[in-house]
Amino acid sequence: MTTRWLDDQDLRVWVRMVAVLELLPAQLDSHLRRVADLTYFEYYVLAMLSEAPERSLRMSELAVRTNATLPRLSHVARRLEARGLLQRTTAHDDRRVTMARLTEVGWDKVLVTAPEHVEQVRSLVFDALTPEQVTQLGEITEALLGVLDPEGHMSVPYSRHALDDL
Amino acid sequence: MTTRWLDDQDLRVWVRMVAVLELLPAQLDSHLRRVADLTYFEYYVLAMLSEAPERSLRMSELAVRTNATLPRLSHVARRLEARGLLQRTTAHDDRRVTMARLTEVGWDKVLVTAPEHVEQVRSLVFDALTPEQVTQLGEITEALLGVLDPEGHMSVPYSRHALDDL
DNA sequence: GTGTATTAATTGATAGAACAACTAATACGA
DNA sequence: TCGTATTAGTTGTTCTATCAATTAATACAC
Repeated sequence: MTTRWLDDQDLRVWVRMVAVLELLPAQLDSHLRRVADLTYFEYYVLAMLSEAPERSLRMSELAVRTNATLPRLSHVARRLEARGLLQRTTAHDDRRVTMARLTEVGWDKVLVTAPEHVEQVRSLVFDALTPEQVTQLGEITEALLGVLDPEGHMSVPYSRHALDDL
Repeated sequence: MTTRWLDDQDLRVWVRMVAVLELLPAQLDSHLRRVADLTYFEYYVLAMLSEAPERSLRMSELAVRTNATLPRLSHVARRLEARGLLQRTTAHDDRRVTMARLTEVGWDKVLVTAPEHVEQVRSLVFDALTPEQVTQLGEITEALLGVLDPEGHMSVPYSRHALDDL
């Protein structure tokens, strides 16, 4: 098997990309833990619900949109429910289905947390880039998602409201 | 506190960026687990050592380069040592210091795994981008690291050898 | 209709990550 | 040179993630 190595330029780009993949989520996660006592994933779950009609989604759909397995989501939902941030109810028409709905407390949590999170995103990402670079980043991420997520599962709530976009 | 929201374009870019941050590491991790029985982080540790002089680094330096805390690295090093992939020895001049060194088996592991990993990186990332986009991605990641890692800790082995670049 | 297959979600067990507490060795100040 | 502070790592505990097994409800074939 002959290996196609990365050429020198690709290599330098990749080293930096790896660093970004490591550092950016870590810093967002750490910020959310500090200001909201939420993991990045927990915040993401709440944010997805907050964008959905009735602030409610069935577990399996929520799992798809957060790229989580159902077991993982189920555990997280149990903890969030214990904290009063969301509520689970069985669907009437199909009693296998569980609907997860944001409570008022959960909604307030998103309302308070989202601005701080957005500010963090802005200062870590958008403030560091020129408008051209933002455009380029949009095209690059689009191209990458063509490979990583051809079905587009993670881009469903594409930009409904401006509130809790991540 | 007045919130500066993201405008519509930034928002769409960010949604996709979030998806990439979630999916790309997950797919690289899952690939490495399958082909090498290594987590992404474990592979990264071995790769960093493989680039270092004597294939050896002190634990604290290795921690900086992998963006890990010392406790985390210590646990991982214990497991890798148990698998015979690296060896830890106390330094003579300062006996507080532990040197982690890649064993022959560990080196072979990197030699076998790196090409498969690089192929995965190529197919998930570089094959999806035009040469211009790769250049742009290089500039963008550089700008981001100016904020995320101003000290440049994670870019130390900048492109010494072409082997085990990630 | 009854039995089987499929779907939706939860539960339980094991492995990994994060944080705090601890140990051991060196540096340093009076 | 004695005591304290600092540095380098490890260990232990708790929380989260992952995978397998299980439960429960619906769909479907005969």
